[in-house]
Amino acid sequence: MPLPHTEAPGYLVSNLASRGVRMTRQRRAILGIIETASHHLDAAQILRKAQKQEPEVDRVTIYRTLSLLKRHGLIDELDLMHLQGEKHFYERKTPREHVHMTCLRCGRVTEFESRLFDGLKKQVQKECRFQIAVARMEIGGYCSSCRA
Amino acid sequence: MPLPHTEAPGYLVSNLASRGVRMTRQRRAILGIIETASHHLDAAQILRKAQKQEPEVDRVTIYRTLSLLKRHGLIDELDLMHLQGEKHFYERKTPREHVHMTCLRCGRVTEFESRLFDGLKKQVQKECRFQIAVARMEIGGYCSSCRA
DNA sequence: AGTCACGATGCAACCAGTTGCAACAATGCG
DNA sequence: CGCATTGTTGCAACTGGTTGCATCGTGACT
Repeated sequence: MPLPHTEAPGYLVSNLASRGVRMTRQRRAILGIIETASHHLDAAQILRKAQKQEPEVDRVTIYRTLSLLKRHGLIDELDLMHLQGEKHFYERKTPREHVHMTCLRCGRVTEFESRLFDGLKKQVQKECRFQIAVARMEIGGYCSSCRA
Repeated sequence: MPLPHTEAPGYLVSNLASRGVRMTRQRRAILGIIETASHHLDAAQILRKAQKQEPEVDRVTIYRTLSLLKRHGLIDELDLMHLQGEKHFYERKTPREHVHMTCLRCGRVTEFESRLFDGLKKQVQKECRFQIAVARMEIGGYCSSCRA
């Protein structure tokens, strides 16, 4: 499922720069890759792509950059129900958070926006007096084409 | 937050045995620990407790038993927003699934049941024609005592 | 009780992600 | 423009979790 290209190219770079974050060759490469990604990427894929531009990049730098983006709320980290080992997937934060459904048979990932999801978050904020920073809802099961 | 002791002792053992799963010394020890746990445990804690009963148990056996329980839908695996590294926590499956909120400051974990959560799952099943096996909603943020 | 098939175990080696630390380089200032 | 500050990088070593494989032991059948 391709992600929509809602932001101008360079958005992550300029957003971070405007917050006083230093721009290095490595970061520029990594941010560009995440920005122009057409689907969910894992850390190893980002590393491989980044090394095509900057062969010296270390995987540690990938993880540190991803963690920087998480801290600034610019990407979301997904487990996708640990379908493939323990690795994580990353996507640019979209204006509306959505549910991720992973098919346990074919591995396809579907996204779903719902007013109930938004409502549930509001309810937690209000009834539990809990200030939400990140909310993640992930579902594992069987998609319509894989059901018996 | 203590978990309620809703099931008779030996429930996991007899449940699995009735499905034709072999019972070994190691499994009996691990299942007993999970059953009588008064809070969310991680794999390392389960290993340490199990080795008090059966000193020869290997961590691999812990992970394989946890994965067995997941496959049979008898426990839920939680990330708790990766608050502490990459480790996971485990809890017996309760009749009603609930949301887990983790405070990013004090680390406290709160559980919350909501009709909106149940409704959201129903909506996914119906509108996305997606048959749910596991649903996990985790929230990271700041609890009422930790908010500015 | 004795035998046997096959599932479960432990070990070693591996994958994903994190941390401590010394060397390095992006920015701000003169 | 050159320099100092301080954040960033790469390396090595580590933690948490998984996999392949030879050995072991459960539970079924006699």
